[in-house]
Amino acid sequence: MENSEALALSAALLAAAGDLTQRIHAGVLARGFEGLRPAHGFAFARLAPDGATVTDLAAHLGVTKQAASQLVEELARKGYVERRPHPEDARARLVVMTERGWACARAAEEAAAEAVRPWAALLGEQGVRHLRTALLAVAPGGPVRPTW
Amino acid sequence: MENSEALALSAALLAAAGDLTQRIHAGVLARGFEGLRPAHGFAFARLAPDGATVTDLAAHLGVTKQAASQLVEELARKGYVERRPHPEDARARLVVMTERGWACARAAEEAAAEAVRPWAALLGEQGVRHLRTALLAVAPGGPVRPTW
DNA sequence: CTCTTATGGTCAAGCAGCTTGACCAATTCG
DNA sequence: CGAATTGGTCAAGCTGCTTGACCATAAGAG
Repeated sequence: MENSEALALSAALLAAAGDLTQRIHAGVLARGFEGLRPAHGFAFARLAPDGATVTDLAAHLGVTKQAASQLVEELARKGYVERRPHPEDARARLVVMTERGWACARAAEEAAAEAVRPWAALLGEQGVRHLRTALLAVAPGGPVRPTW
Repeated sequence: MENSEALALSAALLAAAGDLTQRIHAGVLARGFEGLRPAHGFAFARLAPDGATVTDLAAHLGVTKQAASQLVEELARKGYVERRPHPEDARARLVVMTERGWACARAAEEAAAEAVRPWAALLGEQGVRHLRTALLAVAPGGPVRPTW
C-alpha cells in the first residue's frame, strides 16, 4: 500500500471518528443528559461492568489520576456516578454508575445506533458488519486516548 | 443492527482512531519534527493543496478564527508555514506551507503507512482496501473535529 | 511485629488551548 | 458615497489538564 493511500485511510478514519463522536454527543444531549462531554462516555465504558477505581479510570483514559478524580467528582455532582467504599481496600473508593448513569449509557447506545444507521444505506447491512469486524480486529484494547 | 452492536462499532472506531492518531503523532515526532500536536496535522491537510486563509482553516478545524490564528502563528514561528499577502484580497493573508512544512507532511504520510501496515496481517491486503473504501464512504467531507 | 516502601486518593497551583468580546482594515452591496 | 459584511488580530477569561505535595492504607522485608 502506498503512503498516500495509508494517509487517505487514516484521514477517513479520523474524520469518521470525529463525526461519530459529535453525533453521539449530540444524541445524548438531545435525550436530556446535559453537562456531559465525550470523554465522560469513555469513562462510562470503563465503569459499566462492575465499577472501577479512580486509578483504573485514569489508566483507561490515559490521563493522570488527578484528572480522573476531577472527572469523577463532576459526574458524581451531576448524579451519574456514586463513590462507594471499596470492599477489599480501605484506601480505594469504588466508583459505580447510578440509575441515571445507566440511563445515560442507554441513551448513548441509541444515539450510536442512530448515527450509524445511515451507513447501511451506503455500505449495505453486510458492509457495515464487515466494517465492524475489521475495526474490532484493528482496535487496540489499551487505553482510549480522547485527546488529539 | 442492535444498539449494542452499533455501540461496539462506535467504540472500535473511536479506539482505532485514537490509537492511530497517537501512532502517527509519535512517528512524526520520531522523524524529528517537534513541537507539533495532532491538530496541526489537520491544519496541514487543509493547507496542503494551495494554502488557505485563517478563516478557511478555522472552519475546517471547527474552531474560532482566533484559535486558528494562534495555531498559524505557532506554526509560522516554528517554520512550518508562511503568511503571504493574499493575491486577490488585501484583507486576507494566505497561509502556505514552507519546505519544512512539506517535509513534515511527508513524514506524516510515512508514519501513517507504518501505523497501518500491521493491519494487513490482521485483515489481509484485500481487507484493508475494503476498510479504506468503507471509511471513505462514511467519512464526512465537512470540518474535522479534533476535540472530543 | 515494626519499619520501609508502594499504592489509592485528594488538595493546590500553574499552564495550554480554546472561547467570548472588542476592534481595525478592506471589501461588497444598496 | 455610506452601510453592512468579511478577514484578521489583540486582550481577557475559562476549563481541563498537568506537575508537585501530601495523607491514609496496604504490602513486603527484616
